[in-house]
Amino acid sequence: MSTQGFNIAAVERDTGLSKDLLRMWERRYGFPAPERDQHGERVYSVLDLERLRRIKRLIDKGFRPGKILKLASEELEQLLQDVAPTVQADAQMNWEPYLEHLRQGDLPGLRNALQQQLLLQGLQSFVLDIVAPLTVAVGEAWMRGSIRVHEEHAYSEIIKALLQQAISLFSERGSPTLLLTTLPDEQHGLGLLMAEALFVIAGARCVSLGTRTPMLEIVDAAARHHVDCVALSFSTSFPARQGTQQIRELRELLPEKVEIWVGGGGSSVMQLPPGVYRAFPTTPGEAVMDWHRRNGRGVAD
Amino acid sequence: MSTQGFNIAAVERDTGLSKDLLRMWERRYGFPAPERDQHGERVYSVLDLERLRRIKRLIDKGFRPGKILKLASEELEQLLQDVAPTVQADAQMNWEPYLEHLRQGDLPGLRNALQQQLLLQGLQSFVLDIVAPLTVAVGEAWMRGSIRVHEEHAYSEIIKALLQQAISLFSERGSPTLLLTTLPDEQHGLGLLMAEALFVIAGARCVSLGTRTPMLEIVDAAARHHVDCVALSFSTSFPARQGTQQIRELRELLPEKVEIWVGGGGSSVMQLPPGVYRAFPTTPGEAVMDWHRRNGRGVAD
DNA sequence: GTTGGATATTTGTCTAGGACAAAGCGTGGG
DNA sequence: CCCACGCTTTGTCCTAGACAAATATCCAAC
Repeated sequence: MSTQGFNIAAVERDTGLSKDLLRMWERRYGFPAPERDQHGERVYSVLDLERLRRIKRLIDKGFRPGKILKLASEELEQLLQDVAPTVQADAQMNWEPYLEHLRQGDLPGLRNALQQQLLLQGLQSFVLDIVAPLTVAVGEAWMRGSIRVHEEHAYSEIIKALLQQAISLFSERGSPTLLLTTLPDEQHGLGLLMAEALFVIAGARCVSLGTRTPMLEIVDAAARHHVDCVALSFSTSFPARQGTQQIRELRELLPEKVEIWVGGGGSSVMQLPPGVYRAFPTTPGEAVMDWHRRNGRGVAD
Repeated sequence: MSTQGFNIAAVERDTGLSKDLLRMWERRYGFPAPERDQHGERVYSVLDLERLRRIKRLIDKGFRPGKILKLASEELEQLLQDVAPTVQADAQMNWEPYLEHLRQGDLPGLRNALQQQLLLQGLQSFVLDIVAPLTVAVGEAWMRGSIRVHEEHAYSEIIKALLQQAISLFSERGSPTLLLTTLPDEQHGLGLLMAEALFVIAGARCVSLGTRTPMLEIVDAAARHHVDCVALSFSTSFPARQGTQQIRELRELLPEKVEIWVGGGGSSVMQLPPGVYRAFPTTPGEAVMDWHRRNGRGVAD
């Protein structure tokens, strides 16, 4: 018992940083510098782990390892506080009441509050004006340390249930036909569900494969379901260059007439080849209309 | 374009076999023996990938690497055919009609058929007698090569939507209070949802965190929500010894009065320390009743 | 013939340090 | 002010060795 220790595999799991990278950072920057057990194997502390998570978050935001790996804890903390409050600033909404439900462990309360908002303002506005910014706010609260991982998990589950329920009430017809999924390295499904909600509202027909579909399977599924577009969701922590590369590969593999639509926080920094469009979360309705324009048909198929 | 190649990271992603292990197998058994690019880096073929997936499946079933890594393709195929039909045999149900919907890409049809069954026989029987065996059948069909990965994904999404919808109709009260999640290495959420359905039927109060919750977060969440039990789901591909080990760790970290309930195909081969119970999918109702008995209260809290 | 326990083999994961290409950054010239 | 070039940073791959835990095999005793 006493002080918990983690081996390198556990740290890879919990932080998303590969074993190779952890060892390399240790070699180059001297952090993390874990203890060793009797066999000379690395044993990381809880503190190492927490620090690594913060560092990961900052790197996702664009900082470079060379600069932040050497920082003292307080400087790191300061940086996190400085970087976080992008949502709080521009939005006139105050998300604190929702976050407070989470912190109290009052999940039914949170669920009710959200369900109420859904009914008050309708699905589209609910997704765009509540869920999307609130999800960002939750992420930033986590970054500042005011929300725990399990609370983020609980939040995610509640939103998923709400959205899925709403989506299931829509017709399974419409056009264009979209295949929704994420690439194998992207395991966040919330953005996908938001996209699906916005697209069914806009009259599209959605076939969702959930997260992490291998590239060749996406291609086969696109053919099997005769889809017009493949829609991919990227979270902010998705490495931009890898995304750019994989989108290019997919573009090569898919028939030319099948469009690729990308969206989510991670998609905004990517370079898109021809035949690939940025379609959500901001402009799902327009994306559908544009498609109809490009394909010379009315909204009714 | 031409022939697709995969680097070692892609193979790790798609097969779940670590880079270390892939290199070790190559060293020891001579398979996989990928080409090398101009920098001497491994380039795996589609065939390598498919073969590795089959091998993985057989190892999950209990075969040992030394035996099957040297087999010729036909022998491997034969083994897969022999091992697969466990469900088809004992069940009097014929799952082919459902699988056929999947193969045809007729997802609305599958959804309707399942929804009908749900209404015909009720949620409990639907989960136990349809969803659970059908999920196994889908997995085995995939193993035999008669179902593709993306079809399995689509199946999973449909079931999730159905179950989530059904679950949301139940009260958020009851006893005992359960925390549902999976360990960080288990990413299959279907079993979890089945468990949640069975437990809400049995009158329990469920707090679900979705998949892949870090150990320390489970502990904190258990305290925050004042849960009586932590329920963990394991798929058949979960490595048994790792599961046994991690359950033991969690048992140490949780207060003694908080029980651990485990379930899912992967849990049946695990050794359970005291304070850990096997609770689903077969006996969720009993598990709840046993708890009430152990804790000396009636069903009404 | 079967059961228990000691020994041998198999298997996965860790270690170290080296190499290199791609991305990012900065500097100088047009 | 912007672009092209070169330097630096950074991540991922490589080989090869070690070792412990899991599993299989074998032999003796009942």
